[in-house]
Amino acid sequence: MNRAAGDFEVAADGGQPAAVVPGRRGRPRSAAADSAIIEAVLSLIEDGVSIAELSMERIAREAGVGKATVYRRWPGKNALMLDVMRSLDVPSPPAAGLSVRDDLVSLLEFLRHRGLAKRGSALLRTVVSHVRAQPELWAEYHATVIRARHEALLGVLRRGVANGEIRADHDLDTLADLFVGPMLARALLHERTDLPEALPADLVDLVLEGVRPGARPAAATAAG
Amino acid sequence: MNRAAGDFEVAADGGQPAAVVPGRRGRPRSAAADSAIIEAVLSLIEDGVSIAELSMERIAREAGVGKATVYRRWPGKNALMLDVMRSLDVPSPPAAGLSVRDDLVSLLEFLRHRGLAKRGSALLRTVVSHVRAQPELWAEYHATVIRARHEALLGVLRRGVANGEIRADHDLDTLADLFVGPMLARALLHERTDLPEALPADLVDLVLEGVRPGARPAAATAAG
DNA sequence: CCGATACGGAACGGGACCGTATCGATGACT
DNA sequence: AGTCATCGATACGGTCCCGTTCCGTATCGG
Repeated sequence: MNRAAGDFEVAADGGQPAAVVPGRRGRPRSAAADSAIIEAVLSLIEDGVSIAELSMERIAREAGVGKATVYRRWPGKNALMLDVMRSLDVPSPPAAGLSVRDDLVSLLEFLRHRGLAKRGSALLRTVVSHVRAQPELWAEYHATVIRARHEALLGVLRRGVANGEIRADHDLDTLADLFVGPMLARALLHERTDLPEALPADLVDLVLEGVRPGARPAAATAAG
Repeated sequence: MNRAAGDFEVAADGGQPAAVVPGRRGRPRSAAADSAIIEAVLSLIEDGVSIAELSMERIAREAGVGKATVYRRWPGKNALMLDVMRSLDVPSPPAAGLSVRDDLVSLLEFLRHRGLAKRGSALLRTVVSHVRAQPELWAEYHATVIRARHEALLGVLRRGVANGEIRADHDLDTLADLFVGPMLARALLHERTDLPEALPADLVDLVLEGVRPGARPAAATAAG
């Protein structure tokens, strides 16, 4: 019964498994152990360890924790990985600023650091490779990380359409991919996986050029 | 000595390890076993098995081959995986056609089928997740698969710049990512990973709108 | 035919990991 | 003070895999 109660607390708490239940007897679970375990998984993934190579023993070792302490919280690796995904709160969506153009730039700049930098990139790579084998893991990552960013981007694009800065004759999801995709391609497909500082602004200006209803750039005025 | 000679043939032959050497005594190696092993690896990867989960025993089992037959050809899993990457010949870059626009569409259409469809997508996901852990594997995949496609795309873009269909004020590598990236984003980031049939044409038209020097689309003629 | 090398299959000792159990110590409740 | 679930650590039997070695058979060159 204790096991079952504990496991349900995992789901109910939404990521931090060791909630202190008021009526609970005995020594309470260590919150430090929780975060050490989650952090150990993230750290190992960041170092390029694939999920298949992530053993419970190795996770416990990395976390400086007994194996039983891990199994007391999660019934197995799958459940642990799901909670790791749930722990990936997007820190803060960049606030709505001045122009749609500037908001897009700051959104992509946010993606450049937090989304496709070291840890974010390793996570994305690792999770993306397990789409077929562990669909639930992918679903959780998508719901926690990808969806929020996509929605934020869509919001800015909708504002652009309403403002008249963006033409309304394109599917907004496709348009969103037009901004995110090149960042992704650069982070995953090229040999150097770091993203240049100027990339977000360049990308936004380049794409907006094609979708805004306004004037042509100076370089093209002579052409006919 | 036989072992060493055999291993060098692997490298010299460029992917098919069991070359029949004229002066060789005894029963020659089975070419069928070679392809069965390579095919087994690709098939397993296609089913979502990560490289870490790919054991030599499982590969031999899937190929219907004794384990010794695998070890006779490759010294270990790493070497085998490298040859698997080398076996991934890009079947045929789409021929240069009429307009730059049409060539871009057929190039992306090619990518849609062969590059990001079932097998290609699984391979990309799997290899991309091992960038940190096995850089040589990534380098080989990049050299065999990605580079050829990127060069083909760059060639078309250069032709577009020469023709005047594409303005010359943008980095061509960035421009290439502008075409490939959205395909990649759609294949990797969305929940449905299949690519719509109309995506290549839509994408090319959308991007070209922003980078061609010519007239504006009809919707924008009235604007300032 | 004969020597040599290949084949699929089975077995080997060694190692890593699984999930569980047990240990003495720890610490927050009653 | 007493109770009791937790802690890190260690050990267990079981499973899978590694890389090698042997088997009996098949298939080449000489």
